[in-house]
Amino acid sequence: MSSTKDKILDSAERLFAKCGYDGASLRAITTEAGVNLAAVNYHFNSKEALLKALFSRRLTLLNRRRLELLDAYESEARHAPVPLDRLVRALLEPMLCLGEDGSAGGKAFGMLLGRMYSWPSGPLTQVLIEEIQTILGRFTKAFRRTLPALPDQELYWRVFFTIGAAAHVLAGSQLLMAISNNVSDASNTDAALKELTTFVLAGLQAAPAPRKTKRKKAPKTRAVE
Amino acid sequence: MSSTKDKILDSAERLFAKCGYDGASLRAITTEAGVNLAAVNYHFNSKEALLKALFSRRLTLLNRRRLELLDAYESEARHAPVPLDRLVRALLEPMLCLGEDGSAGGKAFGMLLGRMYSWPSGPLTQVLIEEIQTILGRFTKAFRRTLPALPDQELYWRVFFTIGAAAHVLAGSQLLMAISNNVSDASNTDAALKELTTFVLAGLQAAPAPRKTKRKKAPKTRAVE
DNA sequence: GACAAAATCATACATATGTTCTAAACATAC
DNA sequence: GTATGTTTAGAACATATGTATGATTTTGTC
Repeated sequence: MSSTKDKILDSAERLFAKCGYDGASLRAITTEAGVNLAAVNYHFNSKEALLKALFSRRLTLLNRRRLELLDAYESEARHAPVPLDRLVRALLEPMLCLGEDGSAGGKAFGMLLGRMYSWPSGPLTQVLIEEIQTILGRFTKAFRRTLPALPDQELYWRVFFTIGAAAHVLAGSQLLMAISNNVSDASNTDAALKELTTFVLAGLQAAPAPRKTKRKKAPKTRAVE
Repeated sequence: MSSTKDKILDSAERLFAKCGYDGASLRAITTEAGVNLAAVNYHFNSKEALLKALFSRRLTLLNRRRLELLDAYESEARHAPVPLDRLVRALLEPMLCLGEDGSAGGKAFGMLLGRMYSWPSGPLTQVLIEEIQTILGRFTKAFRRTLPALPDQELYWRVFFTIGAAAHVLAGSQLLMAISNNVSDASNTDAALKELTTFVLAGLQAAPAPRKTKRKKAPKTRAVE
């Protein structure tokens, strides 16, 4: 039997993921959780604090797991650079496997996380950035050792794209189903991880983009309206 | 002098992008637009219809531009497969360049589009999917010709990742700045397009993921509480 | 069992929301 | 100028929202 606090967190997770922060009312959350409305302001202090608490609960564990994997791979590699596929796995697997077995994360939280990454100015921005900072130093250092030819600037962009693609998978939009005529399914974690890994591994290893060349203009087509 | 209708559309675009659909009230929108509150329900019929109208206005042009580019590249290639970098450009450039010069899209709309891709159940899902369908047939056909060795399944995934990474750039989260200690800037369209193209070109060209192999388990680390 | 602290409950409050209604202002044609 | 259709204005409506309050129940401890 879970406590009121946890019941609220779980329901909030589900409803925030489904309806967004503003779209999920405290009444909807407490009703689904089967608790009293006032409980949310008693245990947390406000709706916003509830959201932050919810994220802290999961993000801390998520990033701890990432660092554990990185630790394991680094000691596996002795003092040599960690193979790129290991780095990518350490970064992405804990993310994509949110909601699996013992991974300490609800499936709903995965979707929520994916959505919140693209919430430019929400109350979460600070929380997300701070959490990212806790792992970023370690990871960029490792990436730099593995990809010494890649300038820092490009590395940043590529990690950014990697996280973006992963977030897109997590958000689980129906876009993939639309693209594939309903044959692929973004909720298939194993397939997603395999395909995503293949994709970003190649992307990360690409030769650095040409430097000085000015971007070729796209052909001018008839101006529209 | 722009019409009331356009003033509403412009303000709505800005505020939806900034605060989200639920977060932007009609009063905030009409106040910023300098028009009467009731105008929104007069010209559109509801808040939701306003959102849809807003998207149609831009998405139609966006996809038309994509198809124009694809046309140009196809005739450039005669009947040979279109080079991959051309395909990627036709897909991404109109997206990333929203809000530039004559591209018929507000900067705010770019951000809004990026956010809406990860909105699983919003009233827009239908609109987005339908718009995507209008270009997808042409593009997948072209991709298949250029990448004949890539199974359809994988192609779908990779296009999905590509759009996800692009959407992440558009949403313009402050994540990149955090990753790069404020040296990279996602709002630099030229840099973004160049880097993103390099990244996804490599990703799309990667050898197909191994088929039968079962995913190696990640090393078991100490279970966390 | 008595007591105090913690938790739960029903309810009230102030405000914000999308939408509707009616009258006024405006344009356009005869 | 008058009549007609369209657009804008202001106010009102019903409801939904986050939060606060005070009473009531539960829990743990002596």
